[in-house]
Amino acid sequence: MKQVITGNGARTSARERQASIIFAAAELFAAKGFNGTTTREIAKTAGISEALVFKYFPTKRALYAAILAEKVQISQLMDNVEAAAEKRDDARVFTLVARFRIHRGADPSLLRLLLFSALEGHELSDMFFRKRHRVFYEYLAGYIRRRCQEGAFRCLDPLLAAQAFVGMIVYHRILHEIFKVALHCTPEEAVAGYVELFLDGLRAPQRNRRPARKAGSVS
Amino acid sequence: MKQVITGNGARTSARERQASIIFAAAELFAAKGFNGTTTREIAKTAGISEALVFKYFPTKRALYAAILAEKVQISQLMDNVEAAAEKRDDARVFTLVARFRIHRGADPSLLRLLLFSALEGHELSDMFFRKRHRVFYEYLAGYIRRRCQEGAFRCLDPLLAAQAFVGMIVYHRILHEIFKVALHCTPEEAVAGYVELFLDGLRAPQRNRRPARKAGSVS
DNA sequence: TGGTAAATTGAGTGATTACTTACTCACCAG
DNA sequence: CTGGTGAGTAAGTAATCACTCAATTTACCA
Repeated sequence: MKQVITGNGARTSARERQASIIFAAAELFAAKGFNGTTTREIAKTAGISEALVFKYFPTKRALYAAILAEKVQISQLMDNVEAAAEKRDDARVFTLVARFRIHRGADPSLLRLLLFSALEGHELSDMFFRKRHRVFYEYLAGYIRRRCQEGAFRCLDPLLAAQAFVGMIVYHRILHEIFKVALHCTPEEAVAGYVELFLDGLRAPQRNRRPARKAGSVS
Repeated sequence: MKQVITGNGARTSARERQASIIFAAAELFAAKGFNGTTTREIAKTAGISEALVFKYFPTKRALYAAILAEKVQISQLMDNVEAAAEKRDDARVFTLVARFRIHRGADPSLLRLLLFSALEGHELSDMFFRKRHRVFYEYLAGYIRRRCQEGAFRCLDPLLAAQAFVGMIVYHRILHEIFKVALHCTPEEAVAGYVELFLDGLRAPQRNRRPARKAGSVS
């Protein structure tokens, strides 16, 4: 006989309790790091006793590992990107990727958790990074390589180019979320600016060629 | 009570000892963060007793602050950049900046220290970041703005563009130094690739450029 | 040679850490 | 009612933390 999830508020099922501990701990670890967070705080935030934390997770480190493992889940936005990639709509591909990383990957604690775990040298950090992040620029590198072969893109190292694009976007988030730098434009403007810069470069078109576009002509 | 500047140290002069403590502590703080480093470790690394650490620095936090304050010193490479900027040698300006941030700013502990202090929310983190880092892209933004007014650069938000360039470079270092991603090309190649990408963009130059590119609205 | 001041330390301090033990209580089948 | 089970906790544990202090060593000078 399986245990049914309790509807009444009398007591909490093991699964729910585990989830509430993970939720509370993730918030604290993201804010203050592994070493900066105490198990007492976690218990207090989750509204339970410290001993109960250790009932569900044998060590503090195991709890940390459980959080990282849970956060690894990769999203499904790739479908949209796929469609744009099929149509060779370069601007749309990069806009989607950038926009996702700037707002949609909106969980602000995720970036902090990722950086903390990498800095603190947690053994799950590698896996966390590989699944959650590397996917983006390896996919991008594949797309760029294809477009290079089609002659649409300049012959540049595709991995380097992908890294550069993701770098612009991630650094934007780091400035904002870690270093608390005030944004001087909306996220949409930022994304548009990065994509334009990445595709067309900073240098103005040659003088003997008539200027093709002017800023602000978007309806 | 009165502290006189000592010219005659008994064993090791106060100044030297202070410096050696800072050196040892900086290494440890960069490796494991503020909360992850114990004062006993610091003393052991510096080859002295723990009590002596507290003779020179009233608290562990004060020691940390002293390290950050010391690392703020900005370098002098700006002269080279100035010269290139005078000649409007765009490629050289960005190459110098990038190259500096990739090899020359070679102190690997600096990036870790900066990230740790920002994540852990140390009060000196802001100053540390502003003096040591922001300088670069604010200077770059000024250069880009000038070149925009001269018609050499496309009309893009200069601060955004500078941020994008520094982002590519810094992200490169973060990948390498924090996430331990293996480099697949030499630093020189990386710098050259980034600069080319930044100035000319990814899209291949077209025979007869069509002005039809207009990013469709993305949901 | 002995006085002095600074450098240096062994041996602590109370507080806090991650983690454990022994226990209570709610619930349910028989 | 009774006894088993699992949720939950108060009150610990030993270890470690940042930090202190009385005492000792050393360099220098009168």
